[in-house]
Amino acid sequence: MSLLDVSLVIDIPPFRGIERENLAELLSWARSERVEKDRTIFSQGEEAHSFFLLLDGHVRVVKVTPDGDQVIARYISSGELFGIAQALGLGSYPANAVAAVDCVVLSWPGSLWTTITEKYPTFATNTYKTVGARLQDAQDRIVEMATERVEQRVANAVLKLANQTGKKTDEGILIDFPISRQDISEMTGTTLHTVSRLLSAWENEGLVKSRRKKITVIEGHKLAVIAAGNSDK
Amino acid sequence: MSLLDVSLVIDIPPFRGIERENLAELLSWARSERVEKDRTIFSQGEEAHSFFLLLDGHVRVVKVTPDGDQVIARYISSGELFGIAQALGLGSYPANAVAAVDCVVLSWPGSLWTTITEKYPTFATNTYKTVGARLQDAQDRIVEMATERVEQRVANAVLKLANQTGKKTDEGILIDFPISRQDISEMTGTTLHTVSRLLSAWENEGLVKSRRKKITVIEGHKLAVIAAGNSDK
DNA sequence: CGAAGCCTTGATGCGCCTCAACGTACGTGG
DNA sequence: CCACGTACGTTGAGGCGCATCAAGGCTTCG
Repeated sequence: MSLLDVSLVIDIPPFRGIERENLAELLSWARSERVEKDRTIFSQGEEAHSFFLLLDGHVRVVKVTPDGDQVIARYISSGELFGIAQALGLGSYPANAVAAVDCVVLSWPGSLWTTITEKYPTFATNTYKTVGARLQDAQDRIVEMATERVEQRVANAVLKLANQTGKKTDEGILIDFPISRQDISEMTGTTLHTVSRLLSAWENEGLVKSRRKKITVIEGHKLAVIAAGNSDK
Repeated sequence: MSLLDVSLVIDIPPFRGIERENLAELLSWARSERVEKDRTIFSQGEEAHSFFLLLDGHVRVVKVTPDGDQVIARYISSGELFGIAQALGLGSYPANAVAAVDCVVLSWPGSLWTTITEKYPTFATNTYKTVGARLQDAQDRIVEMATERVEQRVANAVLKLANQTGKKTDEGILIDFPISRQDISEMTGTTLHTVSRLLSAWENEGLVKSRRKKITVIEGHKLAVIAAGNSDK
């Protein structure tokens, strides 16, 4: 654990609006940790001992079914809270969190949750907005799964990733962490085969460019047309 | 608007733990309203002027897609809060709310949200637990849609409805509000045709009994087996 | 008593999963 | 640094689950 400087977090959404000296106090309670790629940060079902802030990197949140199927609930980008079981009144984590790349993570003991939210209502408000946004997001995904075809859902997923974490390159927008066909299939409820076929087709049409675990979006608006379902019919 | 007695709400989860006199104050701010069956309580996209508590009845929360498809997000039972856009930091309702039967609804102006949550932290805590539970629920549904077949999802939906709102009769557990094949298809992402076929098949095997807009679960455990995916293979 | 809404049941087709096989990039140890 | 093993990706063939299309029967209510 290293020394933490307030400047690290002062511009991060969940902490916006909190006084400098209070931030210092908050940070003094936190533990900072480097997590290397593919390491598990917490596991589904495990007692929720801590909650987390991602300082740097990307984290994959994955649900596992009794018979071993995996579903990716979301990707966490730097600056986001995660593993906030306490905010939801849960005693254990509802999913696995895995580092998609090398990460830097802050963590607080779960027992501090009420202390912190009571002392810093701004933090509480910010957090509940996050939870609200995620609920929204989940509902939208349900609608998507219920009404759209695989092609649209995959297009949508790729677009969202590009918008959320995209890095502009000279070719287009690159999703800046390693992501496999399988990962995308687990985000969209399909198989890696179907994703592979779609990406191949899109690459032929010049909409995307992809290499192993890398995807670059070239013609975002055309992808958006597919996502909206106006592919042809 | 009628006079409201504290005894009406004192045992309702969101208000549990609040003093009698405080409850009286809360109620004095609320408006009570009868809503007849099929009436819309609020609409998707509409500015979130109020939040609601269902005192009696059942409310259907429905999302509508741009091209007119409907997806049922959830059914609200009496004693539950709904339309709490404020808690999620939303300016407008994300779905339609429709009375599934004649209902009694309390409503508070959205502008009171912060006042109330600040003055009654118990209420805030209870509410955020509700939101947390709904997020959980939504995530589970995503996993379900991604990994299970239609038959399992429909079995699951019927079971959940029976557990949530079931009334014991001499034949079995009756879902105690009118629900059509179409409704169930909109909960599970399928078509009314498929739901009809499934219910017919189950009725032949004695698992359920159904009439127009009525469903009685007879052999719940057998339905649970189907929901778990061990129908045969 | 008629019309509208709900339900049932068959026939048909297609989207996508499944199974299978092979190609290709990566990283690890000899 | 090259060779090999492993993980990832591609592509084809086949089949099944479920949507779609179609038509008719049954309740409920005005």
